[in-house]
Amino acid sequence: MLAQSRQDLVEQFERHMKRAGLKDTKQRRLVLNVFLDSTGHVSVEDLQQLIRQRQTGIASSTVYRAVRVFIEAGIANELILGDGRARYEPDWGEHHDHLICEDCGHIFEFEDPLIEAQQTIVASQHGLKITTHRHKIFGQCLNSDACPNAQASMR
Amino acid sequence: MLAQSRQDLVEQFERHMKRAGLKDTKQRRLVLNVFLDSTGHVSVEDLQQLIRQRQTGIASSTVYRAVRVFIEAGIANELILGDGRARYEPDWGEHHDHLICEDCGHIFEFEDPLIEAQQTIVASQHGLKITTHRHKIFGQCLNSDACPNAQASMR
DNA sequence: CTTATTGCAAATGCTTTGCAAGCAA
DNA sequence: TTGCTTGCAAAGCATTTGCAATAAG
Repeated sequence: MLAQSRQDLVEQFERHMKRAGLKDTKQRRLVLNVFLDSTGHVSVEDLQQLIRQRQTGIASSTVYRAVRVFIEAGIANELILGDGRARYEPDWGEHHDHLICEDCGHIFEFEDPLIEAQQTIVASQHGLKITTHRHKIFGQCLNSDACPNAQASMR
Repeated sequence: MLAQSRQDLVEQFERHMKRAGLKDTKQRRLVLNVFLDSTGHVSVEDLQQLIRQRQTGIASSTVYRAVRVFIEAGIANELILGDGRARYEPDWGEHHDHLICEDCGHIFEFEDPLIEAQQTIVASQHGLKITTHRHKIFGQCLNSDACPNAQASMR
């Protein structure tokens, strides 16, 4: 899939809204904007925080519902990192997996063609056709300067 | 790490108990037995079910606590598959990742040396030293005979 | 006898849902 | 006007925790 521009994702969202008979509301647009402006890996709480910074407020149930719509529209991916809360990232089309420092919690993104290709082979050996995958590598930053080696470890 | 026998894991568990000053109770042993006899990928609810089949009952809080001890003892791994409940598998030493059919929920295990090696390379490119990883591939069984193509889809 | 453990119920924390009032089309 | 949305509070779920009774060492 080609890389998507912000414009593309907005249009994809609008198309989905029309197709599904959903309505274009102030709240959904606001959540969409802060989401697309975000760095990715945001939780619902993060989104609410970002919305508050814009001098407004939206009920968390509304944010949860908005995020579900984004996923159904195919413009967002849900990440289950194992710390009990889901994170979301805009789906820019380029696939990437995650490399997570257990000490500082920093999330690096990566995409490795060799791994991607090998996955397809492994799946076909088991008679499966891949729809998606989640690949998380946990480790520790070797450079302890950049990494405040003190924080609570994740999973 | 070498592959472990059941005996090895039991001994590792006993060593951990002694080291940590924990007590050897009927309940913990029972959970350990059904866990090691299981096929892996069991939830706490599954474990309780298996225990009920042996004409006994254990409070779920006890099962949760037992499983934590197994993890601390290094004889169990926790799997977060994204369906809202954690699964556990005995750590037999051989690492394996998971290939999940979204239609029937069947979990295949795999281990691919090429992928494993490549992960190490990717991590070092980002300045991380790997401690562990989780790799899940989602797809659909091509063989729809073996796969009751009707069940609720996971993530 | 001392300390960990169990079972139960209550508490958590994230996420979902029911519902009445409010808006988009 | 019609019916999707919102916000709030209540409900749901898996998991954790406080506590008194109990069992292991």
